[in-house]
Amino acid sequence: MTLTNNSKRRKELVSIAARLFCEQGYERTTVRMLADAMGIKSGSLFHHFNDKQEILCAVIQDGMESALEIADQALEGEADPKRRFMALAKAHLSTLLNDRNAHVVALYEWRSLTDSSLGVLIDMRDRYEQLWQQVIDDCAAVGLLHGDQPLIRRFALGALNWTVQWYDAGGEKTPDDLAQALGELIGLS
Amino acid sequence: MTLTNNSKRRKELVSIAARLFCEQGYERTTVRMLADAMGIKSGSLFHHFNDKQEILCAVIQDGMESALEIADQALEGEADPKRRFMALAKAHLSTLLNDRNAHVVALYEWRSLTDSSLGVLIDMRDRYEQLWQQVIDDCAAVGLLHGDQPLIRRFALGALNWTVQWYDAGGEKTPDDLAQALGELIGLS
DNA sequence: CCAAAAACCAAGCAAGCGCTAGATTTAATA
DNA sequence: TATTAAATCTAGCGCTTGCTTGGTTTTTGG
Repeated sequence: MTLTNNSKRRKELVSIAARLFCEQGYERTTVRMLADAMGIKSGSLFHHFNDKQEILCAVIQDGMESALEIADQALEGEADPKRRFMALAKAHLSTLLNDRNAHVVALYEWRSLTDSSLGVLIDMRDRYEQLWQQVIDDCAAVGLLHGDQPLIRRFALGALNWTVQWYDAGGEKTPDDLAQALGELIGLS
Repeated sequence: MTLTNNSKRRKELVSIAARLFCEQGYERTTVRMLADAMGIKSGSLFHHFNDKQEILCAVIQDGMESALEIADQALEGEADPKRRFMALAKAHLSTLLNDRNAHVVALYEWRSLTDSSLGVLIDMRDRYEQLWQQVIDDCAAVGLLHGDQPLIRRFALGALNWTVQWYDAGGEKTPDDLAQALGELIGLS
């Protein structure tokens, strides 16, 4: 048993756990359900993770890492404030809806984390929000947005995160369409 | 033991349950914790409710009922589309943040409901969303809002519901301030 | 003031929970 | 092929869970 193992097998297991946690919630998902879905016995799970809560932490961490990566990537080489906002919004919806399981878990199950796990994740969340804040501040600086800027960030992220509640991946709208619509709604089209 | 009892005592118990469910989540809250907080023994709980899940259902139902009441009340006698939108937004934030426990539970714990409980609650949610849709459609009809109208409803409700994640009741901003800010953000100030 | 109903308690059951320990199999390395 | 390490299984422990049962206290209404 190793600590914070990053093997490929572990990544697979985390992805399966994300699906179950997303579908039924962390607390309702038992280690036996997880093990079944992974094709192993429940005891074997604890070779890869020290305890159940560490699986939850891994799910959320994986989701946040990819969100940060994609956001950084989207902003790279983009200078115009309006285009930066749209790029960030598109990136956000893209991860949120493609890597949906992990993000639903991150949004809904963080209360089940212990304080020690929370520390790392809060840092990542803060970095991510700061990315957004910077982009919104830049828009405000050139007169594209008006009003309390942290509040705008919260409204925007709220609107975007809520999409996991209703978005139908089989529908006609793409994540980019949604980002476009949000831009238009707040006068940034 | 009665079915769907509506006694005053039951209302108290539901309100206490709302607090615990909000603080720690439904699944992590045991019937013993509930009973302790209510000042009774765990067995006595099942005199008022048939099972634990019925408590959750009651919490959410109470929250939705008061939300619907307050929304109806806010729209009464208001004709101007823009003013109707603002009234609805203010009403929404007012219930959401005053009756916070129940609404956090409604937003975060509905997955723990059984199908039979879900039916009633989904009806109420649909009625509530239709209220919003009508107001937004009216705004669009007079040219105050542009774009996909159901999408606007979802963005708006997402932004508003997300406030439970960060709003500080002891802060300087009132729910009405927030509604005002949202109105300005989408060009409805 | 007394009977009926409502609210509650004491005790505990059966099932399921997270997790552990030790043995065994599979895979990697030299 | 021999040695080691990683991954899995078997079996189950100790505890908590939601809930039940049968009896007691409290409240209510005529």
